[in-house]
Amino acid sequence: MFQQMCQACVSSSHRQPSFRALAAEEQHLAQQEGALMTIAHIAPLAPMVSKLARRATLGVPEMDALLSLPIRQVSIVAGRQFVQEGDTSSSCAVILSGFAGRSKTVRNGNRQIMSIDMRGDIVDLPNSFLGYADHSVTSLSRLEVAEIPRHAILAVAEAYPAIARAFMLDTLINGSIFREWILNVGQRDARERISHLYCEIVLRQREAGLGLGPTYNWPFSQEQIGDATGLTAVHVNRTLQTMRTGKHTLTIEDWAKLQKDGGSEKAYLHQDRMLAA
Amino acid sequence: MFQQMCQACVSSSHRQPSFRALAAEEQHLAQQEGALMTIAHIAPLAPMVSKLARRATLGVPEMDALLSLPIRQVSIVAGRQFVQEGDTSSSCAVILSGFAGRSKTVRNGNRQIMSIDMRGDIVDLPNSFLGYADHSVTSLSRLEVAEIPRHAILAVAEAYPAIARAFMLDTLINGSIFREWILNVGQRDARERISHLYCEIVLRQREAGLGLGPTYNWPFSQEQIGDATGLTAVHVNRTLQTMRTGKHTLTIEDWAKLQKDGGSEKAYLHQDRMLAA
DNA sequence: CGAACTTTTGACAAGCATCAACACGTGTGG
DNA sequence: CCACACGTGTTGATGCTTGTCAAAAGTTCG
Repeated sequence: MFQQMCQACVSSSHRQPSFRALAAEEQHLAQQEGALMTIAHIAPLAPMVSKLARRATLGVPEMDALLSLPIRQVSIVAGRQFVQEGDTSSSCAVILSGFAGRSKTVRNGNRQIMSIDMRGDIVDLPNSFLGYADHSVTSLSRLEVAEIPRHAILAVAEAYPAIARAFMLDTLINGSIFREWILNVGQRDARERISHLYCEIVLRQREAGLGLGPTYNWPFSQEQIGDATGLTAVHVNRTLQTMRTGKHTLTIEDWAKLQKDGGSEKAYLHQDRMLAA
Repeated sequence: MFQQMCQACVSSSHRQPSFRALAAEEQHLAQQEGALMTIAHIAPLAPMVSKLARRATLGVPEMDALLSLPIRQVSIVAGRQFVQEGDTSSSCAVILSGFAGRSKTVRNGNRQIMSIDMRGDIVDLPNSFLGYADHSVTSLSRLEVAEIPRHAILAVAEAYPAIARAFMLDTLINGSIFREWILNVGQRDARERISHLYCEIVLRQREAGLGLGPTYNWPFSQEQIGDATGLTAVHVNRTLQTMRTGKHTLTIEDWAKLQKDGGSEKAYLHQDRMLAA
């Protein structure tokens, strides 16, 4: 199974699922998974709520408050920068489907992607609380988001301490992921960086209930992978080729190694943790 | 003044203030600054409180609750890893003086420093809330910390919503700094990385009330700078030399550039922001 | 069918790592 | 008090990893 996944990661673009295929797959998934997914079609924020409920214990009133937040649902084409660095944001985007990335740009025009967010992720939580966007947000694929007015997010956190705690833990876990990315671009070579990125995206999709068995979405271009790993698209291409030929099978070793990193599988994702108060 | 600071940054080790000199300087500072610093000698947590009060509005009861947290004051020699990746921490360290760094180690033994903390910083807030240390913490210089029992930190956050909000904002701002570090190691060259690190440390010392006019502490070895910037100590050395000779005066340009980054000076540090609720 | 994007390939240059050695200052124990 | 180990900064030689520039081939979609 690991082999399969790594295969998928490094396979040539020709075998990548197109966006259309992905949409069909999600449809299929929705029919299979039952309850939660069915609710998701009625209550778009259900994936966000279930994610927050994994962070801290939420009662029925808290879940109701979150599910009944006012939203405006919007579609965004791939490659659109829909939050600009420097904005004083008045709304907070929650991802319903697709992938978004936080990014910053340096003098010479180079871009660094600092995180990748997917279904259920609250992409603008920092911006909403700090009142100032210190980074941009870009759609990495076709994207469906629910926009929540900033004041409503702040109000629900103020009214329900349990929700505030869930936000806090979510923010802390995001911080942990950022630290891991610093390690990734700071100390690992190209092959390791790409493998690591791939493992993270797979594990987080699994946590979010995305993907179908050993099949996961991987709609990222080599340029996007480069932006996320601090490499050029050309070098990503060449690295993926050596990974495909199997000359260096480090990917799979990496996976096993990363699984037991810190005694638990990918401890930095904190997927198995709740507030042990 | 900028020139002076950059001078200090790149100056050879022989002209660096020794730890003893630093201690004397801090003493001197304490005598000059009056009120807050005087309190700090009685109430060790005062710098932490004043930092949190810059994040969110705290009333007198909140400040009292924070100042009367139970602490155990300990000294740590430089280079000691006093929190281990994987620990289930039972206490939370607050820095009273000196510098600490969060770090992780990769397979080949290389280390990445992911943040540098100084007086007033709550270095174990993530560990305390998540109950699991996803990273190690190392003393980068001689260090004085106040250890607070984990349950006490959690209790005070639970009892006072304003304190919880201050913790939340502090965590969000730390997240912003992590993102900037991803950009730093991912997209900038050696000279820019070091300059950026230097500017950040100076600005944060200024915010923390450390440093004396245009003079700031810089007790970091070239190896530590390398660990924080994703470079080797040898390359840091060579880069500092070219900066010293003035062949490339990019440092000062950087400073000016970074000052107006995002319309405000070093926006990612969020030094001028409070919860605009 | 053509425009725009993505992947692929090649030649070449540059930045940075590696390894090894030496200089210098500091602290420490015999 | 000196000898010595140790940490830190410095220098040199060398090579690999990655970036840059340019162009061609394949893919998607209007």
